Amino acid sequence: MKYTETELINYIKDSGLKNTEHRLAVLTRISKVKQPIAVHKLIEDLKKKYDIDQATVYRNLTSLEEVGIITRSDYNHGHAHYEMASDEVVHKIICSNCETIEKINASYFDESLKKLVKKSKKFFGSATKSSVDIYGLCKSCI
Amino acid sequence: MKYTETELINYIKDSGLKNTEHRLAVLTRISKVKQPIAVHKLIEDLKKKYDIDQATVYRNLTSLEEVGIITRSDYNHGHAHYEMASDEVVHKIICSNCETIEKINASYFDESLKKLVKKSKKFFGSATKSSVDIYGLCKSCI
DNA sequence: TATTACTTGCAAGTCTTTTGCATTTGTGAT
DNA sequence: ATCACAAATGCAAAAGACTTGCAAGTAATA
Repeated sequence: MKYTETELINYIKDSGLKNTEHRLAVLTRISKVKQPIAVHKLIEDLKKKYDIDQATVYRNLTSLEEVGIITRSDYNHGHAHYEMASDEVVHKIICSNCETIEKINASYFDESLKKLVKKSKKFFGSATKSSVDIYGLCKSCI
Repeated sequence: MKYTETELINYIKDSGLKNTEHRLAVLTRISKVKQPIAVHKLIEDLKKKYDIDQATVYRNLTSLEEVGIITRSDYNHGHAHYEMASDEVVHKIICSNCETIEKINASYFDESLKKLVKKSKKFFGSATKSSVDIYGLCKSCI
């Protein structure tokens, strides 16, 4: 998935948030990585290019998540990761050691997951995010 | 699932770890809750009954997880939860706000998930943990 | 261009988890 | 039983992740 700058700006504006340089920078960075990016990496990257404070990054992550543009995930590593939000169910395999995260193709999986999401909506008013995560040690970390 | 004290002690001894009062206390507490317990809650509970340091709790959580007796999960709340390890795939619905975690019955789901786990073993030497998590706002938090 | 609410930087603070070191305690061998 | 040694613990300090208060700056709308 590729996003144009205009698209990203529209996401921000349509959400009711203000389109600031830093907010756009945060979103742009997230939109460019294929896998969820760790917050410390995001801050590190952004600081190379912008004079941006970590508090600003955190506040923007929170606001962008609140309006549903990005999604937060934890992978049992003690810090958050972010990626562009998506309606699709996300299937991932995660190395418990080096934190490599791979999205995998498992479309045959979707039907039963849809049932599960449907079922869960009885508990919730709505389900906002569904994930299927499989943890292990990748070949380099064995 | 209920565990006898002897069972828990054997889990510890068979793993090669020493069976200490505090280690057993940590494991016992975890074995008694149906849902994953947050670390801060665990520490709070244990301190009521034992003269135990938080460092000891954290170290025991790490060692018990390393040998595969318990499992850690993060639920995007900034702190870890632990539960007894299990070979079964765990299906959970999690309230993004109040952190209520419910395990749900979704046995019809297992076949396709088994395929997915199998598939993921091509990436890993082995898959250690599989989870299906659905996030939303529970009725009390809407 | 003026207003107003939203954003930001800075510095300090909070919360979660880890670590170094001296002491204590299980466990297997004597 | 007791000895010896590695493993476990308490304590205090530190590291890492994230949040907050406040004063100053800036985007959006009229």
